Order: sequence, then structure tokens, then C-alpha cells
Amino acid sequence: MESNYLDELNERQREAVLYNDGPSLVIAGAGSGKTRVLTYKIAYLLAQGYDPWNILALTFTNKAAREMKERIARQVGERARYLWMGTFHSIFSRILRTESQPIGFSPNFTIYDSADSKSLLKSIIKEMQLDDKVYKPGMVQSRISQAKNRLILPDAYASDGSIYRSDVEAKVPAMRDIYRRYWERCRQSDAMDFDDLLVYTYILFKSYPDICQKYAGQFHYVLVDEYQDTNYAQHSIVLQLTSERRRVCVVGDDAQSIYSFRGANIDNILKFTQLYKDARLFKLEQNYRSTQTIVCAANSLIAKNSEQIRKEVFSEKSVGEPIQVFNAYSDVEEGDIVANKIAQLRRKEGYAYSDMAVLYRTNAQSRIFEEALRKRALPYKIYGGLSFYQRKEIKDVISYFRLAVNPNDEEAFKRVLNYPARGIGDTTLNKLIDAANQNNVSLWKVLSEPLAFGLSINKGTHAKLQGFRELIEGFIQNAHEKDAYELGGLIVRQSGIMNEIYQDRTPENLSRQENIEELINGMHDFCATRQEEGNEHVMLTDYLSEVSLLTDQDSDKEGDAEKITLMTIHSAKGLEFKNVFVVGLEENLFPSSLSMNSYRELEEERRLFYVAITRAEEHCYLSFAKSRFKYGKMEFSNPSRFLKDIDVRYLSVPQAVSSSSPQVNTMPERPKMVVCQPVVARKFTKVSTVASRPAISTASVNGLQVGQVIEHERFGIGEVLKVDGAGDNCKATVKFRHAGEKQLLLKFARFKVIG
DNA sequence: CCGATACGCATTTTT
DNA sequence: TGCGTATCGG
Repeated sequence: MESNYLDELNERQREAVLYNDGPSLVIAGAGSGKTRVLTYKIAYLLAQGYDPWNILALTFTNKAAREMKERIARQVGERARYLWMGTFHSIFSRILRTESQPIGFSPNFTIYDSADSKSLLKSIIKEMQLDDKVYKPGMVQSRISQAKNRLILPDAYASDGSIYRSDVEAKVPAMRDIYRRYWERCRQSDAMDFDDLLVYTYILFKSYPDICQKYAGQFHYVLVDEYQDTNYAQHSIVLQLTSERRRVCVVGDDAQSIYSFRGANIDNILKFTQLYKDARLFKLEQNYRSTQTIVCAANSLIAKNSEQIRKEVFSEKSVGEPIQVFNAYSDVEEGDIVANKIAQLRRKEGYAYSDMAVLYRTNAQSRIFEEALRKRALPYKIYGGLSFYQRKEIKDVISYFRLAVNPNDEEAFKRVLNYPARGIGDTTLNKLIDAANQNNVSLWKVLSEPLAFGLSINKGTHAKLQGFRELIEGFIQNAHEKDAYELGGLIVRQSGIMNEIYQDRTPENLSRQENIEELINGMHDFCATRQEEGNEHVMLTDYLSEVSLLTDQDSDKEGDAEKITLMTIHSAKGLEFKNVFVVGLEENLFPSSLSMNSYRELEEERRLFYVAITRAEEHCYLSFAKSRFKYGKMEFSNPSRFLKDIDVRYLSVPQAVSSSSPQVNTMPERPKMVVCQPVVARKFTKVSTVASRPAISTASVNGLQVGQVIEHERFGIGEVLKVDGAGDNCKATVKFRHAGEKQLLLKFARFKVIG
């Protein structure tokens, strides 16, 4: 049994798995079987007599944790269930909920997502009467996040001269005050943001050595995946937990460090070896994923970076074909080339759609490829965009849940105080906030004892506020008695959200209803699973603590089986596809003055490109467009400088891209489109309307009727469900075969009626 | 307090 | 260009 899986490893991998006498660092090149090493190592530890609850394995995504757990379960069965395996954030939140008391939180503390913390910062900036044009909430948020990632607390932040100087230089001297206020407000609300989960874990272990001892004692072996993506806070906690026992293995690849903007620090890998001087270093250099050409091309690119741990990744797979570079004239043509190539790969070489991925730098770049694929009726799925849990109706419902568990939660409170509308407006809310700030208490406390906190409001408002208080109090009562699923349904009904949304059946409302139903169904599944695992009562708080750390990257939606994947390079990390298209490789994708100013960023950009290429198993295609529309204007650009960093021997280039790229200084002549005939679109200019009845007059050439089938230039073929509005505001709701339901503003829509 | 219009701002983002 | 937020008027 034991030798059986060790045989499946190469020599390097086996060494890394078997060495467990002290700290170790595994540098795992792209596609070198990193996850395999981690899973086998854990299986090996279990076989060696470690108990699963004594092993802590930290990952960055829920998905990675889940996959690894499944793979281990295949090796060792039931015991895998008792491993401490999860994301940094989920493991630490679990610890923090158990140990919440000493750091002054309740076990039910709320986790603010970034929208919550941004909204809190916004109101703090407003209250401090600072200009939000200067103190941009997003910027303030990222500065605070950076500080937290470096474990700099408000006091240290305020007293640090160099930080203050840099804030003054950035014209934001009040940063330290905002930070302190933000920090206090979160505590007031019994809430932590994502960074706090790390910060407070660190504080907890630092201030209470006995608690640190408890966990350091429990975790006989600690493993960390994707170590190159850890920030200083995560790195420090790993040290707190392992410095005594020194049984720790971190796995990562410095060449794939692409999250520095989130505080990830490539130096952590180097720091690790400095702090654990005796750490054994293992390098996994055999790539099992890609052809030799792809591996060599990727190597030649990354060799240009100066900050790296030297390694020579190699492949013993076939040589493979050169990486093909597509040199398109326009963005539309780029889309056409890619879509045609995909169709060809499927037709001539028998690849499945799920074997192909289109990777781009930013989500905004997806559109042109969507259109090209849709035009050819090629099925695709697109990652990114608004997550399920970010949708308005879901956030509303969850806010009620959050209040039921923690009424001090300020962001949830503000969100639903007047949703559904109950006549409590901004004026009243501001009075509440003022009173709360005056007395350093939460909004809920003010609401509970308005007189004690000197809230001056009229009788009607008072009654409305008390109505809201009673509503929430009822939920709190029920939260102790009912299980999550039951309570969820009750809250959706009693809060009035149901009424609000089931009022009319506009398409938006319909989809909201579906979303809320999906959420409630999800709660049902959650309760059922937990009950199977032996938990008798699954409380709302259990559900919330899980759901607030969930992103919908985690849930694979139905029907993703046979589809082309469109996603950003960042979210493609850890995945692999037979054929990969790396698109939109222009030089001036971003204004170079804003970003790309430091050498480090340049190197990271190269690593990003490296990650993109190494997703490919068999074919890799690179493409760029010399001209594209950006913000409605035509823009011209040269191919990315990083293209030139790849050794030409591995490229198949239509023109001289690699050695001397064509300089585009003048308008290039646009060639005739040969690849694809554009859909003939007729522009709607005038729409005649019948007064008072929101419909377009019939029969005229420009008229659009319910039931008609149209072909839209971007969305393809669809059926008209509804037409309303007048004049320039005339809108049509159309259900498209591939794009779903869309609202079209007829003034701008370009389509033709085909039936 | 809600709707309609006006303005301004556009990276990547595992948690 | 196209969306998300700010502001004004009913």
C-alpha cells in the first residue's frame, strides 16, 4: 500500500515526500506535480502514524483545499476528514471563533467582505469631512490592507515617521486617523475584514503564548501550498506555529508569484530559508504537463528575470509544435482568428471545447472574444465578473442573516435599515451614526436605547425604528432555536424581501427570485451535509461563517462540461488546458506612467506571462491586435515587449515580431476582412410609439414586435419578449439563445429582424 | 425618499 | 464606449 504510491513519484518528488525530520522548502516548477507531492506527503505522514488532526495544511483557495482533501481521501479514506486543511482565512477564522474572548470579539463575529469594508471607509471619510476625491475609498482601503498585511497596527502606523512621510507625500496625511477609526469601528461592529483574520490571529498568538502553545502543540506538522503568494502576516503566523517543533514544509514557485499587489512577497521564500537555516531545499524540475517547446519557451522568458531561484524546468514529453503568434490588425480580427482556430482545432484535430482556454489580462478584454465565439455559436463559459454573493439581492438577504447573528454589524445594519423601504431615510440614519459615534457604541445599541444616547427624532420615526428593532430581535430569538435553513426561509418572508421582489414580474425581479431561491436551497444542502457529518443543530452562524469566506470560483456551475473557458491569467493559475490562447498582448494595455514603473512590476508582468504560457499542455497561441477600440476611441499599439523575451526558436511568427517588432507610428492600412463576413446590422433610427401604451407601433420597417426573432450583432439570435419605453428610451427585452436575456436600448442597438 | 439625468472614470484580486 | 455613483427635483 505504502510503496504503491511512492512508486508513482519521481526521485525528487519522493525525496520531498520522505524528508520529514525538519523544515523543508519545495520549489516546484510549473506542472511539476506540486499537488501530487503535497497529497502524497500527507498520506505518507498519516501512514507514519501522524493523526490527521495533528496535521495542518494551508492553501489559498477553497477549491485547492477541497481538491487536495479529495485526493488524500482517495489514498487514506475516512481519516482525511479530520485533517486541518483549508485556506489561511478559513482555518484562522475557525481558531479565532474558538478564542474570540481574549481579543474582545464574540464567537459570532462578522466577516466583512471588501465591499463592506469599502463602504465603511466611505462613511468614515465622509464623517471626517475629507474629500473623497483625494481620499479615494479604494486607495485608502488598499493602504490599510497593506499595513495590515505587514502587521502594522494603528498605533504603530501613527507613530511611524516614514509611513507618515509617505502619506504626506501621497497627499493623504489623515490616513492614520482613518485607519484608527476604521479599526475601532470594526471592533465596535464585532466585525473583522479579511486582513483582520490574519492580523488578529497573529495578535492572539503573540499576546497569549499559552494559546499559541496550544495550537503549535496540536499541529505536529504544518504544510503550506503556494508559498510565493503568502504575505508577511501569513508568513509570520506560520513561523509562530512552527518555530518550536520545526516540522514544516512549504511549497511554491517563485516564478509564479503574481499577487504582489495583494501583499504577496516573493521574499518570504528567501526569508524562510534564512529563518530555518537547516531547511532542506527540494527542486521539482520535471514538467509533466507541457510539450518541450512550451516548457523551453517559458524558461527562456523567465530567464530574463533577475529575482528568482534558479532552476531548469524540463519536459520529457514530445517536442510539440512551436508557439504560434497571431498578428491581428484589429481587435475584432483578433477575436475572429482565435475563434476560427478553436473551431479548426475541434474539427480537424478532435479536441473538445473544454480543452481550450482563452486567457487575457483583464476581464474587460473578454468581450471581443465572447462576440467572436457567439457569432460562430461556439459554447463558452466565462469566469470573473460579479460573484453570486456580490449580487444585490443576495447581499440584502445575507445582511439580515448577519444581523440575526450579530446585530452590531454596522454594514449589514445600514444596508437593510430601509430595505425594503420602511420610511427610514438618510437623515435618520445619519442621526443614528452621530449618536453612535458620540458614545462609542454600535448603531444597534443606539437603536435599543435611543433615549440613553440622546437620539432626537420625532414620534413617527421612533415608531418605525422600533418596528425595525423588533423585527431583528425576533430573528435573533429564532436564531437560537431554529436551524439555518428554517431561519433563512423565515427571514426572507418576514423581512418583507419576498413581498418586495414578488410584487411584479419584471425579468430582473424574476432572476432575483431565482437567486434567492438558490441561496435558500444552498442553505438546505449546507444543513443536510452538516447533519450527515453528525452535527445535530446547524445554526445560522455556522452557515454564515462558511459563506462569508466563499467565492463563486469555488462552485462549478452546471453545464460547464463541454465549453471553452474564458478567464484572466490570474484566475487560471493552477489550471491546465490542452490548448491555450493568450490574447491581447499589446504593449500599452495600461498607461505606463501609472503602473509598470518599477523594475519589480516589470518582472511580475513577465511572471504573469509565464503563468499564462505554462497552462498549455499541447498548443499555445499568442495574439495581439495593432489597433483596438478603447473607451470608444481607436488605439494603436505595438506587441508586448515580453513577446520579444521568448526565444524565437520556439515561436512561429508570421512577421518579424520577435527580433524587430513593427513600429506603429502611423495609421496602418486596414486590410479587407477575409476571415469572417460581419453580420449585416441595420441601425434603428426612429421608433414610433403609441402614447401611454408602452409598445412600438406595428408593421413599420423600424417597428419591433413581441415575438419577433432578431439577430443582434453581438448577442446573436434571440426572441423579443417585451418592448417598452418611448422615444430615445425605448427598450426591448430579448431572450438570446446563447447570451440569455438582455435589455436593449433601441437607440443604440444594432441588429436585424430575421423572423 | 425615490426616480431620472449628469458626470467621470476606467488593472490584475485566490480570501 | 458603458457603467456606477452623485445630485437634483418631484
